[in-house]
Amino acid sequence: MAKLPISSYLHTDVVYIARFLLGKYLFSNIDNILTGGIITETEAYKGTSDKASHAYSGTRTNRTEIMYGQGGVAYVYLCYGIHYLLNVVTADVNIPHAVLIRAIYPIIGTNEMLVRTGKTKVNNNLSNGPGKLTKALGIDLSINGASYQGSDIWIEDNKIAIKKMDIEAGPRIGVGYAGKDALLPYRFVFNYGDYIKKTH
DNA sequence: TGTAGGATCCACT
DNA sequence: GTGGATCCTACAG
Repeated sequence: MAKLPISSYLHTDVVYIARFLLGKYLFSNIDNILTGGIITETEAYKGTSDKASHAYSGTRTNRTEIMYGQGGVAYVYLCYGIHYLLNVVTADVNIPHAVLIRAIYPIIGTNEMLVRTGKTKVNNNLSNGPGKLTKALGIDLSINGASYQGSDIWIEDNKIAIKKMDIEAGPRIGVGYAGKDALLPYRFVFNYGDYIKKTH
């Protein structure tokens, strides 16, 4: 496998990238420990025009500044004062689109993931939420701004050929405050369990 | 400087 | 299925 090239992140259609990232391998190498898994859930946040986005209406703050840079870097922020959430910044400079990685299926370094999360079993429950997956992968604010071409965090391509029918689209989670934008079908789920059943 | 509210998770019923 | 934990961020004054 090979790291996704920077060009993969510069597409201007953030919804396209959100679907594209499903089934790819997300890796982190934190404290010299390799952990990773298959991306199974993403959400698209469409820059300045999307009420659910932190960059809605072009607001620039210290927190969101990274979203306005070039795509291919990580945007990590603290939610509810408790959970770190991991995003992929996409598109070119001044277009603050981002994809929230909501879930992965754990594959590599699962023992370390159990230690980090305090869980005892490796299953889909280990990293099936945006706060849980950052904890399992050891991601915190020190990763904010890191390049996906670097050695801390990256995404690799693979041989998984996902068909349209393997992807479920629906409204995003926890964005009820966003008015009609809360209804946009910008959440994408790749049902990895069903995929395995069908191909084996 | 104060305060309202949030891109969540877990324990408990 | 429901509610509390918990604290940072953004914005108003």
